[in-house]
Amino acid sequence: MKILVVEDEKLLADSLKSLLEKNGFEVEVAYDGETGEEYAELGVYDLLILDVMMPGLNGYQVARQVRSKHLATPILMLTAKSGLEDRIEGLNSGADYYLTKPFNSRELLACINALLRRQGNQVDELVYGNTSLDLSSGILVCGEKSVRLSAREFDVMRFLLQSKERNLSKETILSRVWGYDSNAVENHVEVYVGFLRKKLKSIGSNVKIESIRRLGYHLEVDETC
Amino acid sequence: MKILVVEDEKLLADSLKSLLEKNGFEVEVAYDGETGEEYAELGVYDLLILDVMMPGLNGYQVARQVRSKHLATPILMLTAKSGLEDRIEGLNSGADYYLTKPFNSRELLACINALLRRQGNQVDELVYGNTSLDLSSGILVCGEKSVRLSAREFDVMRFLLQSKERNLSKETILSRVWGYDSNAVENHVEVYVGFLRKKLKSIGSNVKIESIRRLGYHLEVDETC
DNA sequence: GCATGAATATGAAAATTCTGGTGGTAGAGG
DNA sequence: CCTCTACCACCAGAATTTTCATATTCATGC
Repeated sequence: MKILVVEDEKLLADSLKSLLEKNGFEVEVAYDGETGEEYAELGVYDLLILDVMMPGLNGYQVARQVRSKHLATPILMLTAKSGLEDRIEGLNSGADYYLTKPFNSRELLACINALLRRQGNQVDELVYGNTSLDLSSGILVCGEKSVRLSAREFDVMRFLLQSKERNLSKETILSRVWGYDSNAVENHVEVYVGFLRKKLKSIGSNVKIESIRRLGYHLEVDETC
Repeated sequence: MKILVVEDEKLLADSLKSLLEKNGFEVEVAYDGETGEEYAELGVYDLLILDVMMPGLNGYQVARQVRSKHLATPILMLTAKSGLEDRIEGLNSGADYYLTKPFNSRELLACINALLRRQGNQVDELVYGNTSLDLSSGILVCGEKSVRLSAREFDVMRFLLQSKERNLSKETILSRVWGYDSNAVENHVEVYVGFLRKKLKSIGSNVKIESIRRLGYHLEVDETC
């Protein structure tokens, strides 16, 4: 899941970036509206987060430009609790959601999940290498063989599959799978990676969970297999 | 948690009521703005859900009235994807959140949870009879004695304590504790009620979990104890 | 009152998840 | 090259949760 943050206040932008990355999103930041628009129009993002108040092109104008290019990317608008005019303009700009500053991270994450879900990014199986994960039954399939995953194993595997080769830190996996307010520890991830490796091997999958010291885990197809 | 739904379309109103009740809220419905305002001003609700489009007093007007009485009850406004004027009016009416129809139940429940949480309905212990549940540690205390609850036991106990003597069906408990999209079965509730009864007895609590055949469970103080 | 069936309670095993510990390994710094 | 340390893999046991089977209770009609 790729998110573009367009925000000129560097401090906020960077803390958003780190919060979102901690929650397993891939994040890019543009520090002004013009750059933001340019990036956004690449059409590679799953969500845009736009600050309204920016020098030059403001959030509404960016949103309008993006919509005029017929991009349906969901837009989350960050507004200050401000005057009416600002907000009137927003109503027609094509934003999907408004979050009034200050907001806390729970609210933001809830919004993002709602928007991404509403977007209907619905698939029923994730495929990688010679292996696929059936999202309705939680069964991992490779050729003739298959194995059922437990709930937790499923969540971890799904998250890895959604991120393909992109590296995920243990902290990221913890916050997305166990929840950002749980008190699970990194060893949980290590243990479940162990479970998954065993199950992947048991069905002869060529998918490997690689670990990169200090950086986390990611998937890889093992060609020698 | 008491919710007031103000909605003139009877069909929608009733389906909201049933959805919310299934999720453990106590729900009252007013079928027009005037009645809605009257109810709302009782100040007994934890959340108001107002439809914008209603004959007579519309949602915005109700919201404004309620706010003018200095009631801080969070307001969730249901809007149709409609014209600008409607929404401009809403901006100042004091609503906390807008949900555009059609919405699905996940969205609605997510909103509600966010609003209730934001409201900071934070307490750190729930007390009933001679017994209290420490919400930070999950320890159930009665006099000198205490016992730690597991995560699941804690969730069930908290939900029961929040509802006091009000009866909760097994389905309700399932949807609130296990999640409305889990596939847990009613026996889970029975098993956990069993666990909790044992723990309550072990600390000499006078709190009883009564079961009412076909209707569910609720708490009661056992005076003979 | 008694038989019946549905609902609830309970016990015990199975499955899953969590916990803490041990040992191995890669990489940094000497 | 060696040591040291942080990090990772793995194991075994504990705790929790789920599952299933069986027992008990209760309302109801007969």
